[in-house]
Amino acid sequence: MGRSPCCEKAHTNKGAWTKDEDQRLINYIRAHGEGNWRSLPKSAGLLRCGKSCRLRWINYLRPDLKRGNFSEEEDEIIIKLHSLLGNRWSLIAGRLPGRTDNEIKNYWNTHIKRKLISSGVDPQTHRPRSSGPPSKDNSSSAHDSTTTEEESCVDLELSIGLPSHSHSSKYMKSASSSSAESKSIHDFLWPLGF
DNA sequence: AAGCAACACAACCGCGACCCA
DNA sequence: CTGGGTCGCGGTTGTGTTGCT
Repeated sequence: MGRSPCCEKAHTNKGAWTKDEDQRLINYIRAHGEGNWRSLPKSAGLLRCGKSCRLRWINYLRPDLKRGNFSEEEDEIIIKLHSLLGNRWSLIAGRLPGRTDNEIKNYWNTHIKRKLISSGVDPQTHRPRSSGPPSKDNSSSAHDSTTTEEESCVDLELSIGLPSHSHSSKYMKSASSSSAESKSIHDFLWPLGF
């Protein structure tokens, strides 16, 4: 449909940010606050697309970011939240102060996913992986009589009306921006300490 | 020491939702 | 009500780093 590009690509830098660009962005946001990303680059004297500025600020420059390795506790929280929320990284990030959705997404894809797979757990369903090819009917997956934590999470998820994460991730966008659902998730997670 | 592969993470892209004239 | 502009999100890619042979 010819959606107009978010910025004039011919006049924008791409790739890694320089220290000077970082500093300009920090200075500008300190002075004027976040928001209006579209016009920010011009106002701040940056040859960057607004989206790029927003991403850089949120994922790297924000003063409240907690850099460094994820703790074991954070690992567990991410796994639990992922089992409940699926790939809604922004919601998961909202439960981990100082962490960003991008950071969590990367961490999930590079560390946790592998960790779960190596321990025999399907990272998408959080259920034990069967040795054969993945079947569509995962009710038949190898379950013993013990109730796993993942299982109880899924039960809880169903009980609070969250959509199954086997659905397309696209639905999540509306869900993540739905304040009503966010609230219900919040209400659900809060007592659990999230 | 050099070459290669695997890993880690920053950044980009495209899409859908939201907002407002 | 509608359409354009903007924002935010998740998926994906690109590149630097580290480890291994």
